[in-house]
Formats: sequence, structure tokens, C-alpha cells
Amino acid sequence: MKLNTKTRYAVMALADMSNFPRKKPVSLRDISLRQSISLLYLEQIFLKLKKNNLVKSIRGTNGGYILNKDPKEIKLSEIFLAIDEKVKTVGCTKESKKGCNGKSTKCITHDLWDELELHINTFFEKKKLSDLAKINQNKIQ
Amino acid sequence: MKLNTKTRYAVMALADMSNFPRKKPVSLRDISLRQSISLLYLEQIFLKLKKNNLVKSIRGTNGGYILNKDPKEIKLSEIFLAIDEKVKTVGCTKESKKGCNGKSTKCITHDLWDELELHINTFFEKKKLSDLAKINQNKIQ
DNA sequence: TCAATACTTGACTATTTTAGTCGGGTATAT
DNA sequence: ATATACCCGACTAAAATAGTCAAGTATTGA
Repeated sequence: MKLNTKTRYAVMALADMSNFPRKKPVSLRDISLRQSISLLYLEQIFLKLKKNNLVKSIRGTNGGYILNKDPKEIKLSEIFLAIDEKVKTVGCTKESKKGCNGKSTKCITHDLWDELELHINTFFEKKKLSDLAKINQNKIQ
Repeated sequence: MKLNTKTRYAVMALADMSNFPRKKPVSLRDISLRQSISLLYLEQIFLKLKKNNLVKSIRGTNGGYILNKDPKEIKLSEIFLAIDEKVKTVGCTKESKKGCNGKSTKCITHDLWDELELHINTFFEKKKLSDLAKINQNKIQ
């Protein structure tokens, strides 16, 4: 059970941006250098973030991206949604209406995974981008 | 972010077993039929569960597996551990001591993922096998 | 005793997902 | 004009997943 890099990098990149004044565009090149993330990969990620209105883009020299909202207002769940990362603990979701293992009944663990999903999603709803402050960049002990 | 089938099936299978008296061995064949899980796959899974002392095996005709503890005593976290499913939200763990992205400092999101990991693991520590009762097998609405 | 049942083990494999890269754009500032 | 920096779809190598397969061993019951 692990997070994909796209989502992790998205959070990292946005957290990076939130360390700078919101008015000036931040270029992907700079983020790439500071956070050691491939520039080409960042481009892919930011297209999604833009489509989902988390950032706006400014082209040309001295261009870059700008956060659309104050970091205090940006929930991690929004970022996850933008990147398409679904916290789906299991195949038999409520949406599928199909039951687990192709049967019309819930599998024996169905409610458990539902509960876990809710648990995790609640965590991401509560966390804001602003919670990842510079203070986090300490040495590992 | 999703759970692998091995872990899910392990929980399903053990939950299935816990619906029957603990003294009589439950064969994988029966579990396979009731829960629609491949028998060959179940065999692989139960070897792990056995190695980690969650079940004991009885060979031969009328053989099968027996839970080593009361379902009330079996934490889901134990099952996860047995199957090797690690809730590792990210590469830069405390254990690696290496820092994120090869640097000696924590990445900007390091503490976040740590916190998430703890959050999820706490959930599994609290959940017992007995919490997945027969009552869960309702129709999907 | 001997056939059937059921666990044991390691190796193998097709498919899917992940984690990117590549190539060719377009818009803007200087 | 030219360099910068965003835009976009298609592609791909590598890893993980979700199993299967072959060849056992131990035990029971007829």
C-alpha cells in the first residue's frame, strides 16, 4: 500500500511554491532543481493541477505557475483528486453496485475497506498545504 | 493508493474461518469456494500466515487450517505484517536514514507521510478480526 | 494398504501499473 | 529574433501484481 510518485511530487511541488510569495510565478525549472524532481515529469503533473484549477500558468520568459488559492485553503484531498489518485482500498466499491467477486452480495470484508477509505480520506480533508511549512526541512535524526 | 489482493484475501479468508468453530480445521478448498478465491493463490497466502503463527496446519484428509488465537485477539495489523504488506506511504522512511531524494535532509513532505502512515497503522491496530462479523454480508444497496 | 485429501514449496509467467521520457509544439518577454 | 517556459499526446522500460504450475509430503479412512 503505497502512494504513487505523481501524487507525492504534486504535493512536494505545491508545498515548495507555498514557500514563496504568491504573486510571482514559480517556474517548474526552479521547483525541479530545489526538489530534485524531473522537469519533464513536473510538466505532466502541472498540466493536471492546472486543469483542476489549483494553479494558473503564465507563459514566456519569467513565466511559471501561481497558486490559485492561499495554501491555508488548499486541502490535500484536492491535490489527490486533481492527480487522479484514488484511495480505493478495494475493487468492490459502492459505485460498482456489482458486489464483490462478481456476486450480488458484499464480500465479508467490504465494510472494513469502506471504513478504511473514509478514515484516510478524512485525514486528507483535514490537512492543508500550509501545514507543510519550511520547518519540516530538518535533518533526519 | 490501493491494497493488494494478497492482503485482502488473507483478511477475507481469516474472517471466513472465524465464522466457524475454532477446533475443526477449515480446508482451503472450502474457503476458496465460499469466498471465490483461487485455491492455488490461497495456498500461497496461508504459507505466510502459517510462518507467522497466525494459523496452524493439519495435513491429510479432513485437514485444513486452524486459527492460533481467538478472532477477538487478532489485530489486522498482524495479518498485514504476515503478508508483508507495508503501509509505506513514501520512500524516504525514518529507517533509511538517507533523506529524501538522496539528500541528507528530509524532503518537504516527509513528516506528512510519516503522519499518514501512523494514522493508517493505528487503524489496523485497533481493528480485530472479530470486528468482521457475518453481519457484514448484506446485499449491496 | 492404498487412494484420496490437503498441505508444502519454489519457480515461473502474463498482465498491468508505474515512472518516467520524447518530440514537437505555442505563447511571451526582452 | 531568440530564449524562456508552458502545452500535449504518445511512447517505453522496468517493476509490481496476481496469479499458475509442477512436483512434492503427510495423514486419514475405506
